[in-house]
Amino acid sequence: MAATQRSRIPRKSNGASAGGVYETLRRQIIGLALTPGQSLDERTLVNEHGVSRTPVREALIRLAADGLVELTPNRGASVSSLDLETLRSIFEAGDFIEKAMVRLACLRRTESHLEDVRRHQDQFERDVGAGDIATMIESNTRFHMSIAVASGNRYLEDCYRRILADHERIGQLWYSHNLHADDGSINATIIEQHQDLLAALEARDAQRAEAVSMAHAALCKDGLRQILAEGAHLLKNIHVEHGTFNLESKSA
Amino acid sequence: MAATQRSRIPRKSNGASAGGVYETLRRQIIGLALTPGQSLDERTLVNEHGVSRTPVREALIRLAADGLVELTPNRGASVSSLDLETLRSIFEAGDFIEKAMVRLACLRRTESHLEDVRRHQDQFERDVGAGDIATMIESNTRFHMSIAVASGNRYLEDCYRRILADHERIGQLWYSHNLHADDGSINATIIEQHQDLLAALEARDAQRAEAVSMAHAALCKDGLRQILAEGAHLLKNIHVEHGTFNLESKSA
DNA sequence: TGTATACAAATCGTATACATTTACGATTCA
DNA sequence: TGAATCGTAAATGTATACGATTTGTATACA
Repeated sequence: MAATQRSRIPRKSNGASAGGVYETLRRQIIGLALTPGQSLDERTLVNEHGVSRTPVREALIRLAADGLVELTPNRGASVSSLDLETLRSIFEAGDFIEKAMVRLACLRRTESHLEDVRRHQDQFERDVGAGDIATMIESNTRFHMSIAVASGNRYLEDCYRRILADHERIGQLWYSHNLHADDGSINATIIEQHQDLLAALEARDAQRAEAVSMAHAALCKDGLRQILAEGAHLLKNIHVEHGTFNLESKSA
Repeated sequence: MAATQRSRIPRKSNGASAGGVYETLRRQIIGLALTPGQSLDERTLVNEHGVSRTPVREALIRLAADGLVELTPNRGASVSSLDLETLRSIFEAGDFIEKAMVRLACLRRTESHLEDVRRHQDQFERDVGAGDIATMIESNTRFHMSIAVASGNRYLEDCYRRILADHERIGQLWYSHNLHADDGSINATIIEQHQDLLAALEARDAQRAEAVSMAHAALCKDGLRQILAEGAHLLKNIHVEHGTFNLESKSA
């Protein structure tokens, strides 16, 4: 039924189509519902989202700018692959940018900023308690973004947003495998580190904030290293040439 | 003549329209041919570039992602304004990213990278000799981008590209005013700093590379401060609320 | 005379039709 | 039988038509 409604035009409010497709695709890519490397042809997306090609193309262009999609001229789009080179770049750049960011946040944070950070941390702790992975990852991102905002540098904020997008993909991957195996101590550590970071921000202690951030990043790197050590069976959606993956880390 | 060729369809090779509009607009924005804040309505762009709205919109979306254009829903596009907040953010973030970049470049640069950097430096010196401002600024950007490539981190490379875009706008502004007043000593200093940076890369001396980069950035900040001190008569295309513009700098 | 409302023009967002390029398979010739 | 070439189909890039939103102006009313 409802097979050939070709003539019917489903009117939607202006701007909802493009934004909707963008948000949906972004969430699917970040949540690994769309696997890295997977091709995204416009025809399929048009059918799935029930909109025309124009907003689909707009969404793809924006996602390409975010680094989440790769566009090849005359040959369509595909979800950007998480190759080792990219992972190394992301973690490496992330370290530098995060250090800069928390230092600035210590200098510039207002009480209002701190309230936001606290609120997001509370939400994160609740979501960890609830146990839904996707929600946890989202609220973790929001916590870190609230610190980025406190840094008072829109440019670093944009850079960091992109880093977090890839961190979400990695986190999703890690949790989806280790949920059963882990006793929750990792989550406890993460919450503790977040609290430390918040305390450093409150005290305007830049040095401590940096140190906590780097420990936090190290934990994330360890998670990734663990995934890589497990081998290919859960990396089917990440293109890895096993070999030289060298993430320096301060923990473990 | 050739006034009403409405029926003629000027076939262009695929993908040339969108890319062409993007490149042209990008160059015009960076070169300050389009002044910050200026509105960009699609109708005008369509007429000027002789293409349809689709590639124009695509170009605008990409430029918005680059931070060169601001899109307001249902209210069109405009060249992003160079307000003080943005300038501060750019210089601040630029310092952090440039430090990270040159340090990595010292670690990873190959002979091939060094050749590229040398070649761009030679070109830059020739262009300074020739005296065409737009060309000078372009080759200066290429010099710095070749170092970004040598850092071996595509992510930092992307961040840095965006910073350089705004540096080009500032440089354009500075040169267009100070060409007559300056005796060329600034250019000599810039060339010298470039050579120092290259030498540091060759020696893999990260500390020195960092120091030179910061001196280089300080020079740029001084240039901007000089513009700001001059007052509004040459800042007609930059939206500045005179007041708190605090760029810390090591030189001068 | 000032303000509010309604209408009109302009502009943006979306859908669709057309042009061009690429990919794949069938046919042909060696 | 294999390889090369051409034709057809599918997918991308571009142009245009249509619908929705915003803005400016004119008019009515207090």
